[in-house]
Amino acid sequence: MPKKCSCLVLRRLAIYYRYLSQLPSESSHALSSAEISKQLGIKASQLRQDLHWFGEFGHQGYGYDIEYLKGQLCNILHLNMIHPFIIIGAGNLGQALANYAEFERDGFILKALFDINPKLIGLRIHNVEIMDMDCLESFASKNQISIAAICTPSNNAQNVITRAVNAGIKGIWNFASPNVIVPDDVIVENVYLSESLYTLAARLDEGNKSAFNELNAH
Amino acid sequence: MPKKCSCLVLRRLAIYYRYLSQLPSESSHALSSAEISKQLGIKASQLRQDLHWFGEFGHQGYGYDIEYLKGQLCNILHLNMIHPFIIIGAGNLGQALANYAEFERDGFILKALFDINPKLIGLRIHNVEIMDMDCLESFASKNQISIAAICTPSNNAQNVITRAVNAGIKGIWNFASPNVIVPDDVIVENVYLSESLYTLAARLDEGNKSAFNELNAH
DNA sequence: TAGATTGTTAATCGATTAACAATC
DNA sequence: TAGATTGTTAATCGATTAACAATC
Repeated sequence: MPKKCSCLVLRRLAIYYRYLSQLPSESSHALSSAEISKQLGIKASQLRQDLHWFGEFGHQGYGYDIEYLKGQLCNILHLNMIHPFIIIGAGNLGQALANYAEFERDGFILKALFDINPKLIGLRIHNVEIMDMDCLESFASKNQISIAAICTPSNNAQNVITRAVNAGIKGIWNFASPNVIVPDDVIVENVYLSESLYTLAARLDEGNKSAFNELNAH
Repeated sequence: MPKKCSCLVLRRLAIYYRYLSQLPSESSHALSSAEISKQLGIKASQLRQDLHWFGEFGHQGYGYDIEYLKGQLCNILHLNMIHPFIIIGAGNLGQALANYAEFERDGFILKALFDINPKLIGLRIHNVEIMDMDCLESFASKNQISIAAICTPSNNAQNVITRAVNAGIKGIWNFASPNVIVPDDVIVENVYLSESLYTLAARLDEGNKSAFNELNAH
């Protein structure tokens, strides 16, 4: 067994956390691994194995106290603190992400967007300013930014990521391009948005009548 | 070896496809598995193994013809056809997705958004109309919609997905909630957007000075 | 031909699942 | 106590990597 758990485990812990957070408050105080895992479509032993990486959070014969487990997962996922973040690239995707306010609830506070396009600089999205890329380094270090979401075209990604890292950013939420190069102490989390949609299309039944039009006919 | 390749393989095929699509046209005609995989940060044997699920696309001693491989991946991923799709739930996330025009290039054409909020119905996002949820079934079957992106609150997800499936939709791009129940011939592709961000935060170094503020202090 | 690189099998590695003793 | 359910080990399963014969 390696020292560090895999990203797969962390992602499931995040799924457990979200599930527990969304339970109606009038529900019971405790749940068994069998009950939780059934709701999430996984195996109970996997849930217990995942938690086992970080300690013991349940009681034999009883299950898991919901509030306690939620608090522990919150700690494990570092959601008990503010994460100021910025978005680099204020095109469609960057603006879309800025408008998706959901993250604020969990302490991810958007401080600024950055772009090189003079037509965008100065505009406000979701009440956050789009700033000139030239200001990236000074802004990031002054405001102790920990995370940058990368929403530039893929051929710019490595360049802006290097700049962000030099300005002290330790977490890259990367929507732009796979396989960027960063120092060992910087974490890159890739989001494969179009690839996810491609995968869905690929898995659709070939006989599916709704997708028979040739692209050329468009 | 199972009959069907895993979703992990399909996702990597999508990554290869995007990589090849983005190559400048003045680059060479052929690439070896070693060259491609180095750019993408994977092992060459994995690239060859992934392709091996679907056939033989290279030539010994020569490598892969870029245009040919791109075309074959396009077929495998079903990107050689139009996929009309809708977005269910026109809140922040649904609107954000509608504004993210990138998919159109690959044949994913947004035909409508749906919501129950009377204030949203009739508005146009990215020049596509937000329609009343009551029209979902008739619109979806009349327009041969194959894919629905689910952007409702998670407690509505199962309900709208059941309705979408009854209207003939075969692919669910699910941003709302894990573990929804669908018939065997319907494909669900989950996108874990907040979970991805949680995972990034969890992996950030504990000593990271940029994230030391208590959430309570906010 | 000699060098390069594939297709493909076999070996390794890691993740998931099953099982059950411990114990509430 | 008896029943329930955890924590944890061991077994299984699947995915990744290495190796190399085939061959361009």
